[in-house]
Amino acid sequence: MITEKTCSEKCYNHIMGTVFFHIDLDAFFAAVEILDNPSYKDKPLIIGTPGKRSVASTCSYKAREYGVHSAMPMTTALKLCPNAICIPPRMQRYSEKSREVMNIIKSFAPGFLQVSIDEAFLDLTGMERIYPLPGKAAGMLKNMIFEETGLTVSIGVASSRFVAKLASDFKKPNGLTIVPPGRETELVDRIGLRKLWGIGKATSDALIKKGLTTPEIIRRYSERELISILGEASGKYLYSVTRGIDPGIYQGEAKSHSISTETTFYNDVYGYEALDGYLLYMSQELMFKALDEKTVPRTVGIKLRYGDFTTTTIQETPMMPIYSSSEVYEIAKKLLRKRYSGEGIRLLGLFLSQLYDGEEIEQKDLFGEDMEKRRNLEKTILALSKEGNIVQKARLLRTQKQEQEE
DNA sequence: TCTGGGGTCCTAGGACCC
DNA sequence: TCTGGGGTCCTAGGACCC
Repeated sequence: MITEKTCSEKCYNHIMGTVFFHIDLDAFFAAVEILDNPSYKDKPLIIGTPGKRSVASTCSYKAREYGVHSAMPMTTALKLCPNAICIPPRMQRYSEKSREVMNIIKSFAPGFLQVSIDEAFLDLTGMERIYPLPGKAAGMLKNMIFEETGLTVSIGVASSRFVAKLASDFKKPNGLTIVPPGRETELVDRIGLRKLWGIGKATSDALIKKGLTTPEIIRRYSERELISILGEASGKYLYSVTRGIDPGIYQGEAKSHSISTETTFYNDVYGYEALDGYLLYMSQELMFKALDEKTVPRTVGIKLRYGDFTTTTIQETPMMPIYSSSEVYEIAKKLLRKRYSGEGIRLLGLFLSQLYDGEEIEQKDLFGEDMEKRRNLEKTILALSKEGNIVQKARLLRTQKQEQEE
């Protein structure tokens, strides 16, 4: 067994190798809601906007007893658990609380890497002087977080980030799982193929069809054989992962390659005019974000999802980088005309990709004063809107009003 | 059960260049 | 013009994760 109780901390006592923690907040959004409203304690909570096309983003452990889980359609969730309390997400509050927790984790050891709003890694390699027993250190960290924020976390301790992440999920909530070096495959085998990070339903189904049903079976194949069956990337990935070898997915620094926004409409939307209105709004929203991140996009794309859920995307990369929301809007409109079939649209999305560092691209490219001026204007609009001034085009206001009236 | 929103990475084909 | 091989960029779709 791999948990704290059966595997004594002695296992990890005289370790010379690497030591990683993965810290995962338990049912984070729901936990924050319970913290802010103690009467929710032990009640089934679903975090998500109620609506016929919406989906649960998290739920409390009580709700999970009814079979509710994240990404479940709200209508299904409420059928399973009719007396659940639905709470629209309050992302600002969650970010606030997340920051508190992350600061505690950060102060615990230097090798800190946040991977999402509710997860982080800590590298404790070479810290045996300060934390001679990794398991005990993890326990201390759990207590600190609970005492200072009222939130519980589950922690996985292992010799690699990947295995630490698997371990933190092994026992939840409020769990602590230690994987001594050399016993990684034990954990992998207990978790099973489907629940390994990176193996979703499609991959799992495909593997099962080929008779590759368990990590143990996959381990019988050589890397070369797996590559010939599954392709370069998947083959290598599965070869490593089933042996408890970190495939190296958290190595690179998180750099933004794209930004996007999308909306699922309450009812399907028809026609260029209505869709253009949304594209205008989205163009501004995204370009503001890009400028805010001091980044310049080269590619603009749209995503259309029809009433029957068929989805298509179309994108364009002009010769020159894009400096204004009006350019984004013009391209988006053009793409819409190229692709839109005229059927009802369930979801409309806009994305910007090939995001370049603003200064970097300025040196590489010659562009007219015109561009420079427009970009500065956009920046000004962004600055003003941040101060709470509403500087928006008349068209946009009309679209928003229509949306409210729905 | 009728499927959110914001991201990442991979694949496969085509264009283009040397 | 009956045509090789490799590299890079772009596009569209799909899988996956939180």
